[in-house]
Amino acid sequence: MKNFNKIIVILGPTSSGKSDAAIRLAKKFDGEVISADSRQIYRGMDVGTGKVVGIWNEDSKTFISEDVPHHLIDILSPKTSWSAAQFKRKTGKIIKDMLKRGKLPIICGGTGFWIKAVVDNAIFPEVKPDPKLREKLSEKSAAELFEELKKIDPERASSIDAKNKVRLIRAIEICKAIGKVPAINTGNEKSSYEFLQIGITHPKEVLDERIRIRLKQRFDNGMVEEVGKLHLEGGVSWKRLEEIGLGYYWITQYFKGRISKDEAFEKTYQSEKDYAKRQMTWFKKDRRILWLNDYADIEKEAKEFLG
RNA sequence: GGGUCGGUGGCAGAGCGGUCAAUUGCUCGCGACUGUAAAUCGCGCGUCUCCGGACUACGGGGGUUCGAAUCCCUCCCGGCCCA
Repeated sequence: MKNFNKIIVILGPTSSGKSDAAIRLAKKFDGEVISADSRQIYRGMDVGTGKVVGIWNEDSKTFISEDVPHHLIDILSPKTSWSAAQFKRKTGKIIKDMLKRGKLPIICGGTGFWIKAVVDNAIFPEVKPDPKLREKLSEKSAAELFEELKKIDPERASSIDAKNKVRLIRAIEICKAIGKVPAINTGNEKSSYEFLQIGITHPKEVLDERIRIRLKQRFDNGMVEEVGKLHLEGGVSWKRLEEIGLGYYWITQYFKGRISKDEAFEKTYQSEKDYAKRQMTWFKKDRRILWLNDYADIEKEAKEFLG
């Protein structure tokens, strides 16, 4: 129980090798993994998300890979939407429970926004998504939404990206519920945990190659068939699959007959490279992240951190 | 060999006498992000810059013109057609 408040985070762009490192650390330090991946949380999205191989354990209600429990994998139907706020809340509970059981929590994933929400104890406005309102608002143009927001909350309007409908809609949604968008929390409610954030990445050319090789394997392992199955057997709409993004988007285009399978592969490859770039743009801002790509170094740092 | 169409920035592909350093798409580079984040959105992309411009550019060379990526001649290279 000596490490009652320490948490290790393994993050990095897609195909960097996070999962393996997390599992090795978990084995070494008696830990369990908490997945911070916005797509691996869904059941049936396995090959397409590059999920580690494992099985669901009904007793513990967790996904087990190489004997290591992985939380927040396979807990939702792909039809369900989930959010950073829910992730943060749920992760908080899991961490508490894990520490009580004397396990080391290892958060592993590439969804930077979610990780930050936990590490920085982000406080999100208590306003639940309102699908009806969102649908109505999404019919308007970004310019119209911006004008509307400017009227009800000039302060938020001054800092928001005026062309980003997703942001504008959420801002208006919050305003409709509680008047105005609260200022973002500035860290005065620091998390009571101590985090070691380790980032794994590779030079661009190396990472691109890793992405390509891995994607090739995934295509060979039934990635395309998985999407078809999700739609036909799982009843997941094409629209939803497109929203999931990357390969799910492009393979859906293939099923719709708009592109060939080869094109779907190339487009997915390109999208994953772009995605990796976006992830790095996010991670680079956080100077606390310790960038290591050799497992031996990671283990060494972890050991030091845990005392 | 004859005819014909074409050679434009990393690629594709517009432009067809001035307003062209050159539309557009892609690649590439940079970035934003507080309950959709694998989503969503923005900026840049000839060189140099005291940010006003300066310089080099549309296959090579030579012309016409006040002015050419755009017209003419010629050479080189490619596609297609006829031999």
